[in-house]
Amino acid sequence: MLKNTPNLPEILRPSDMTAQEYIYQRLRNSIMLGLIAPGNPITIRGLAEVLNTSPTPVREALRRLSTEHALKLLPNRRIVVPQMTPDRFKELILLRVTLEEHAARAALPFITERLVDQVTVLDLKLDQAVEDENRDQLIKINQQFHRSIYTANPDQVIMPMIESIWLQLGPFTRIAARNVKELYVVDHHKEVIAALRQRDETALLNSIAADIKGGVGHLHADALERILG
Amino acid sequence: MLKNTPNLPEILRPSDMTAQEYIYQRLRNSIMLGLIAPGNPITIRGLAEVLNTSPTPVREALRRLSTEHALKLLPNRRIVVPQMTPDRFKELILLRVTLEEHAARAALPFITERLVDQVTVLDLKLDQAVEDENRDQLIKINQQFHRSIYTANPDQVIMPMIESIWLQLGPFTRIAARNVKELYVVDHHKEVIAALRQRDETALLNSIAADIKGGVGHLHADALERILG
DNA sequence: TCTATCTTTTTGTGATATCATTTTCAAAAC
DNA sequence: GTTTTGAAAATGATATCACAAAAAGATAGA
Repeated sequence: MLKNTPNLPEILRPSDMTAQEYIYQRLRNSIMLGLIAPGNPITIRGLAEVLNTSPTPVREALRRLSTEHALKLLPNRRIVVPQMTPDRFKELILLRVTLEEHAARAALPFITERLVDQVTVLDLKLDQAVEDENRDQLIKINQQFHRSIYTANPDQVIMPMIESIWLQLGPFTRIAARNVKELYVVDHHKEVIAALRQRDETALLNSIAADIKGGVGHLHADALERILG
Repeated sequence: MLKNTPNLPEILRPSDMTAQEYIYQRLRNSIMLGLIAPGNPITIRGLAEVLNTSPTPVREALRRLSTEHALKLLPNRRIVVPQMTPDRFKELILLRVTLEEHAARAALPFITERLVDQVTVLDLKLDQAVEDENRDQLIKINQQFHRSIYTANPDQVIMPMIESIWLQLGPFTRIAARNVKELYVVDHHKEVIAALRQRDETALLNSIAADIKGGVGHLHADALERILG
């Protein structure tokens, strides 16, 4: 029996997707949803066995995730999901605000009515996920909501960085929110949509910052110490 | 004879550095200095032969660089340094300003007199590099200058992202600046140092933004079209 | 001279083999 | 009962091998 077998939900695999890419996507998805516990080692051979492949593509996928700081290589060459600290958490949230404000500002000129409609539909799905207390779905839809706004800008260099922040926050999100409703005390998405409709930059940036800080971002030092310690 | 053999200056290799890591660092260095021409394909076997290793560690290094968007995997699986476009360039510069302003703001509380002294020394070295018209040295020292400021903040999540931007701008920097002095029309580093000494946040952010925009960042659409087209 | 088709070579991907290091775990020593 | 030690197993790193897809060249036809 394998020890520490991580929880790796299956995902869609297009026929032309390489093994390495598929493994990468699948691991990424698991980390983003906080399904891999920080600290306990991930082994190449263990994953290869679970995924029914050879170690080669697994190694490459792990390296990619390390480069994005979703995984960490310890000095003894062990691979783990990094542990969160209150200071690192604070840095991640502040950087997330900066990056997403920047992305929103750059995307605003490209926002169409059609896009706002799409975003509105996503917000409805999000409400449903909260209603259902479906945390995985909530995380996914919330990311889609943000992503679909920022990618309106066709010249993308920032989105991969935002995704990297999401990845780094992923493992913590699950730990922090004991229930879904705790994650979304206040929903700022309606304000975001309103700002988009009016092409109001200031309101857009404010509501996005509020959304980030109001989600997991609202956790303060004392709460963090409790959760992380 | 190998075609397209890239220019890969040797770098320091600690005895405990893995082959993969060494290859990664060496390629990274070359890309950062603009020594690998955008567009023409890099082959795994070709690099392995030049570096006297097997394809395995080369592949991993290339994957890491792709993840950082320093390299691009084309649909036909060819690997190249991505081509710059005027729009992408503009996005990269704007994002660089945002990220480095953020990093500088976060680092300011940790700035010590000792650090300012170190930065001052780097600035002198930088002047020397301009004097010598040593472009590679200039690029390296300039990065050290910025890096040493931002890493004063011990909780680092932003530095890797800034490095990724530098990497993406690297190939272009070389093409754009036909001579070193063109790269540094105005030197804003003295202003940065003064702002650091006075712990003046506003002045610090302004001088850093000016430094970025005054370097390669000053190139405007028409100049870019000329260079890139 | 140019284009189209077929063959050869090169290339990326993934599996397997090998080696050195690290971890594990049980027996021995305290 | 706790620590030390040492053999066995597991693991990461790299080299090599096998295969299919893509690129490059060569040949034939217009």
